[in-house]
Amino acid sequence: MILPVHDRVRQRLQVTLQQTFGLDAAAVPAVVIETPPRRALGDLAVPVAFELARTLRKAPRAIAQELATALGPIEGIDRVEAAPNGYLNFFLDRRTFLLARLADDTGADRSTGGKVIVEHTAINPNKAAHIGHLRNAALGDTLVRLLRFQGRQVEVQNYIDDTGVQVADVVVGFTQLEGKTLADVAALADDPAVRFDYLCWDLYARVTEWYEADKTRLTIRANTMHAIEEGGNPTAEMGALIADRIVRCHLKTMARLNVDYDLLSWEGDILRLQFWAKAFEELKALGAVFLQTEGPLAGCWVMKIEEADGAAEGEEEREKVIVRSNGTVTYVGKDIANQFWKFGLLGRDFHYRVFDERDGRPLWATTSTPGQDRGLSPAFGKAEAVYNVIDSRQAYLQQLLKQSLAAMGFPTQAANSTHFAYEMVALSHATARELGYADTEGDGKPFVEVSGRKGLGVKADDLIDRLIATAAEEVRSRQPDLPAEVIQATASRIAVAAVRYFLVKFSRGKVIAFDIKEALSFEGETGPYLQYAIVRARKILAKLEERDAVTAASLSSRVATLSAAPLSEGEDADELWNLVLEAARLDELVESAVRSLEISHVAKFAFGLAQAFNAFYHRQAILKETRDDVRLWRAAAVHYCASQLTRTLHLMGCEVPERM
RNA sequence: GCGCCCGUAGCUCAGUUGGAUAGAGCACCGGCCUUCUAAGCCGGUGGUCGCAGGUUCGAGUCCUGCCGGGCGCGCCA
Repeated sequence: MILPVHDRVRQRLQVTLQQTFGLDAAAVPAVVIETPPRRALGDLAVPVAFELARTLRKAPRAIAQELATALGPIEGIDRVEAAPNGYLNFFLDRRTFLLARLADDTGADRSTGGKVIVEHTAINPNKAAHIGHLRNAALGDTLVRLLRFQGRQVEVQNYIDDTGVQVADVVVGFTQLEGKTLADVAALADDPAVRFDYLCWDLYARVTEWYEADKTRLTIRANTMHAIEEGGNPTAEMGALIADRIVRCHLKTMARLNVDYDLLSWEGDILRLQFWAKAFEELKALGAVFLQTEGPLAGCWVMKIEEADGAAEGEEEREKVIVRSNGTVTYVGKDIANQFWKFGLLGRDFHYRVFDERDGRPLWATTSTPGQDRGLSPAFGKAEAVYNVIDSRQAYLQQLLKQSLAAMGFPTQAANSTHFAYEMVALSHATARELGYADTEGDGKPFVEVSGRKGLGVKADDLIDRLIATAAEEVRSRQPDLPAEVIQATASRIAVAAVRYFLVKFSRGKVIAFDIKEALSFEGETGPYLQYAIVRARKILAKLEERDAVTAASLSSRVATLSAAPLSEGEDADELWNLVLEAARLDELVESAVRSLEISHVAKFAFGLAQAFNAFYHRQAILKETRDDVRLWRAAAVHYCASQLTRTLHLMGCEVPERM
């Protein structure tokens, strides 16, 4: 919670500490405000007495007691208690607090700071998206929403590696294995009866086997890749066609999950516009990369890699090849150039074109051909901070990006260059078995790694389809009177919440051993559980409006004229109050999630709040409550709680159905 | 070999920049639908927080060393 009352408590404590204990302003420790483990202990907890115990040579408990009596009244604080163990606990003025929160419900404009770029998704455009890609997109998209919630201006980029080996492999598949021409592939890609990304998924796996059967075939891959990089030939055209159509498939899949982008940046454009050449000049001039003249890397342009923590002497410094001895640039070079561009440090820009439209808004993409944007494209790049959402296997290379920024004399940008790292999604043995992959348990590994190359994995659309089908059955059994299209729309929202919540509820450092049975569950700690709590809350408020003409908007003025006893006296009041205070913690949790890049904090907060609401729901009736003050204070709390929970679900890209 | 990550209940995981009695979901057992939707609620079983030291008023959390597991470390991307 980041509220004015916190500042007042901090300020008063600073002053009181100086006056009561004769401390210098410098000797007063920063006042930390925590949330007590149980509401009965207090609403805010300050452990400052522990820190002072040593300097003051007094027991924490004595210090806390002295402070409690010396503090005097604070606006918004009802009373202060010194806990026996030394905590100083504050109890808020409940009535004032809730009324203020209800008034603040509109969501004020609070834009701060410069532009932030978040790059996420970045799936190789040669096959269907799988469950591992969804973790990336769910984390990235939620980060975007959290930053925007905090008032930051965010630009969302999706990097498309259209010139890499992966697209080349599918081109090889179509030409060598299938004997298809460019026109054949175009016909397939644009045939609405064909799931082109699924077709490529299988073809890609077959090509991998085909190479393995005869390693000399790898020459074909290399030649294909070179042809694609060079451009202006049928092979490159086929590669471009495949990448374009697969990206469109990916965008559709992501749109199902409410994931959206501002700009697609194509690797091919980085090459064609010679971004690397520009970055290379500067890196050379500064000596950050140099031509190695001896050893196995002779003839390569390399960058020295800093060993963490100052390498001990005698230890060899590692060198990373940036430009090969044949003059071609490695992908590291392209990434460096792109990172420089994101910060506006490259001195060059892309051209832009409209790639697609959704809801009438253009989705922009980079291009190397000028004059396509009709002067309408916004200013991309030039960010103050950059988040690259990529799994932790890429940590090494992301470290290189930071390092090259620092080496170029941009320490601020290096510091603002963040690798949002997370662990991969694997498959549980049970799920691998269900997918028809036999004897995965033989190797003794705790899970089965997803492999696009082998075609081993759960495709994103298959998962979403199954979730929707399962959800539709559930909805139909509970709400048989709903029209079919409403059931479908409801099931779709439930499915999205189920999958998105599932992907963000784990902390990012944890490998998810994806289990289909677990992911298909709608009970317990799941997205649908959260939605259900809100649906129930809204139903109460709707009936209250229908029966008593009490609207959500009028609640706060109604309640302001009533006794606040239902909010402050008795066990029911404590539970009600706990709900309000818990709901008010959203800002604090968003702050924590962004600071630590732990999206799971927001997920856990939502779940805890929904749990608190459900318990309250069962214990304290509203519609049949006859006392006006009790009924309306409860309704006000429910309204606030539901709106905070709804907001939290939106931050995770989930919507709430009318009924479920 | 070096680097990063993980190890908490039968299983899957939380544990808020060190703080109050280590929590939740699933599974299992027992209750609760004439009462705002049972996708729910209430109660119960279940823990040497991998091991050993250290720092601290206080350690699941920080430090060191082990043990076990995962992932990186290419003139592939």
